[in-house]
Amino acid sequence: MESISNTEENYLKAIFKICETDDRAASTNAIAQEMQTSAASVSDMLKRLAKKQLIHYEKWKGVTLTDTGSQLATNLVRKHRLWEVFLKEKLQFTWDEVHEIAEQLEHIRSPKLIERLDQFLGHPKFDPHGDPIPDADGNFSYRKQIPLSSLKPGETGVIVGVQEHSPTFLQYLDRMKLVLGTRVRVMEQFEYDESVRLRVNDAQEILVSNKVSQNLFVEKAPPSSK
Amino acid sequence: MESISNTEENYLKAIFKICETDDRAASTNAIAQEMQTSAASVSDMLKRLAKKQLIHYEKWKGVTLTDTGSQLATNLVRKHRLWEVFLKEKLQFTWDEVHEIAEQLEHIRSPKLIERLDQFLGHPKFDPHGDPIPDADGNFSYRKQIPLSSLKPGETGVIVGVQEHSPTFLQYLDRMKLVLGTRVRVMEQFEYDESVRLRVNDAQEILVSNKVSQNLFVEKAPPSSK
DNA sequence: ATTTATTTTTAGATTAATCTAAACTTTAGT
DNA sequence: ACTAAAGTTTAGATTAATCTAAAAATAAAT
Ligand SMILES: [Mn+2]
Ligand SMILES: [Mn+2]
Ligand SMILES: [Mn+2]
Ligand SMILES: [Mn+2]
Repeated sequence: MESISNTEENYLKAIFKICETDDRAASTNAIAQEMQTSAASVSDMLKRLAKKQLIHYEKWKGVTLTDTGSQLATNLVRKHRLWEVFLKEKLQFTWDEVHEIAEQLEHIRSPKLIERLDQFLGHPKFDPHGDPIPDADGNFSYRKQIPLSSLKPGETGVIVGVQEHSPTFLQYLDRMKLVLGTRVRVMEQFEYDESVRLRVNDAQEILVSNKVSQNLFVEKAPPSSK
Repeated sequence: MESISNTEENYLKAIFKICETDDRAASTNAIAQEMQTSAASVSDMLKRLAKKQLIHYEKWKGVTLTDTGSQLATNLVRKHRLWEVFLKEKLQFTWDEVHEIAEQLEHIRSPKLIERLDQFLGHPKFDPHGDPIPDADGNFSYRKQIPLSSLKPGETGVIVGVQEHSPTFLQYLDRMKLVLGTRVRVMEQFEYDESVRLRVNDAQEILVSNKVSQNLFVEKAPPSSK
């Protein structure tokens, strides 16, 4: 049983992410972009991952994860997101700070540690960005979330996640008080630039751009009683 | 400003440990043994550490840490021991389990993380093995500890640390209820094999070998009032 | 159907970290 | 003082991971 390096783990995670969002084989270029490296380096690594039976790889065809590869990637996602919860809930980090540190913590190898951490955190189902945390068997919780941009005027939703994870976006959301759990009602939609006027938590109103409303996920809610 | 690899960090820690206990330049062989590697590998690495100005190195002479090297090593010790406290106090790991995981966690790079962790743990001064945790400035708490084997019959001490850190020794101590904070009075000392009979917490009596009493540190206590 | 552009792979080099075997220096024993 | 032993360094190879430049395959455009 060969052991797997941090770098290999990062490649698996990248492939997992690409296949998950686009739902097809990951191309060399896509992986190179995700990993911030050259296509040549990716080609090299793909050979190694294929030899270890972690990916299905045929030259010129792109790659998908094998079952073992997929399990490893899912476990990495689990670790990453649990650490993010830890950093936010126990160490008072903000949601724009946690990702970078979790990128390191996710590589700590100790199954017992991660199960204890999960228990310590109360078996959270979602991370600070609203992303689902797979359980020990690799099962994700699903949720019927839609982009805020798809709500029609008069409709209400609760913010449950973000599409984009950049610190600048998350900091913007903090400033606007558009955090997870916030209730937003679409008051008006401007055709011109597709910006929307929102009522936040049945209180103040703000205007957000289309870019913002496309990157926020909400769970549709029945109209507020008031 | 060159960055430092995990491997380099481990070498610094090894050198720190050797210089600390023996209080003289660390020899290539000593480092090789501590790092579980060959003397040749150590020689290679010493050149690199010297080039980075982390050690004072002259061929055939052995090495000592420079100020920056020493600072880095101390910070590693700080991180290692804080993580050990976390694992024991928050995640209910036993003191024989924490070291191995802390060996990984100590390499996480985030000054903010470690300060938050320190705060979360209530600024502990000692780790689960009774070893002092340096503060953010690198200052250690000292304590007048002596080996249990140096107590004379009739004298009493409180267990505050261990000399040896092997899981088997720590598990033995758990079994014997000789954990940190335990009060032990030397009842009788056998000249033949230098084993001692102890009264534990003013209650039951047990016999421990010389090897055990040499590897346990106690703080001398005034005789119990009873 | 050719040509052009894009994508992917190979070739050849580089760096960190390691190894074994051989050479060299220092220390210890007679 | 000389020789043997122990300790340390160099020489030469290897492996993971990366890079740039060049070649090859695929896709797109005329
Ligand atoms: Mn993240
Ligand atoms: Mn996240
Ligand atoms: Mn330890
Ligand atoms: Mn310790």
